[in-house]
Amino acid sequence: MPKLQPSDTLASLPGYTLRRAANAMMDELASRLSALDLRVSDASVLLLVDARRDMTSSEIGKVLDIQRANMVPLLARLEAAGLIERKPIDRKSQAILLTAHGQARLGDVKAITERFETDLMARIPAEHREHFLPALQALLE
Amino acid sequence: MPKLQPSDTLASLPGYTLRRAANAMMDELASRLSALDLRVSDASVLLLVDARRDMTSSEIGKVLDIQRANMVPLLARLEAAGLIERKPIDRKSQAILLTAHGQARLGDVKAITERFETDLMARIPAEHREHFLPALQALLE
DNA sequence: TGGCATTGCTATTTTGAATAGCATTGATAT
DNA sequence: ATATCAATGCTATTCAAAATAGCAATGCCA
Repeated sequence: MPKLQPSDTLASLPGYTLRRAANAMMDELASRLSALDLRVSDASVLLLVDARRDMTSSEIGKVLDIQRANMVPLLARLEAAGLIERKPIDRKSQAILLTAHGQARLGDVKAITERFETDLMARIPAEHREHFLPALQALLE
Repeated sequence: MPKLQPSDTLASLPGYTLRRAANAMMDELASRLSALDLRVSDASVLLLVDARRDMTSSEIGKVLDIQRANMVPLLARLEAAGLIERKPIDRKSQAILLTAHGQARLGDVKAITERFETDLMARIPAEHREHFLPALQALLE
């Protein structure tokens, strides 16, 4: 269903529009990932664990801005689904690794996220498109 | 404190970066508005009620994407703080109006949000700046 | 070796948002 | 005008994501 347009006053505020756009996009991504029974944070972990091998739970949390305590149920879910496994690094830390099943599932995740990113960018008029990511990155510095 | 940079893989995803940037900016705005003891949603309502007079609770909710049920505590807070009042339109609906106190507080809100929006845009390199809002708006259509 | 920080975790709380239901009232169509 | 349907403003409850506090064990460093 088409979303109601906010009043012009608010629509002209970059901060407000930024939030709304992010919410809309995340809802869309969540909906697409639900086909894999994964949440956005689940998919983020899979992508990250694949890209940076041997990360610990704490490290993943720092990168994704998820607190240690909240990583526990998240990783427990992924482990219960057979997507990740833990390998002791020393007696304190453990690396999070993708299982074979997790790697297969990661393929699906990549397909969905790549398609999602492509669709997202396609919605932006061509003349603004290349400026979008650099602008966002600048906000995160 | 400086945020940890996400892995390059994730930082190059517009969708992911969009979410992070929005979260970071909303945290910043929330922090600034806390000086007025207001939340972001509170401030949004005040700005909207001022811009479009005589809106009902339902209408405000539709514009701001807040469900009717969740408008109740929000408006109750603003009413308890003496910022808004309700004026019956008919026996079913009521308009939400700013009180004198609410109008005064709105001045502070506007000062903070304008400053915030200015600061936000200033963080974006000049060559990307003018493309930012149109890109976001395109995502909301 | 002593002190300090980190890890992974439990347990609990807080918060925002979602869902369901309800009585009343307004709008619509015949 | 009247029966039907939709909207309004609510209550009450649930749900999920995040935040907070605390803890035992371990690694790190002076």
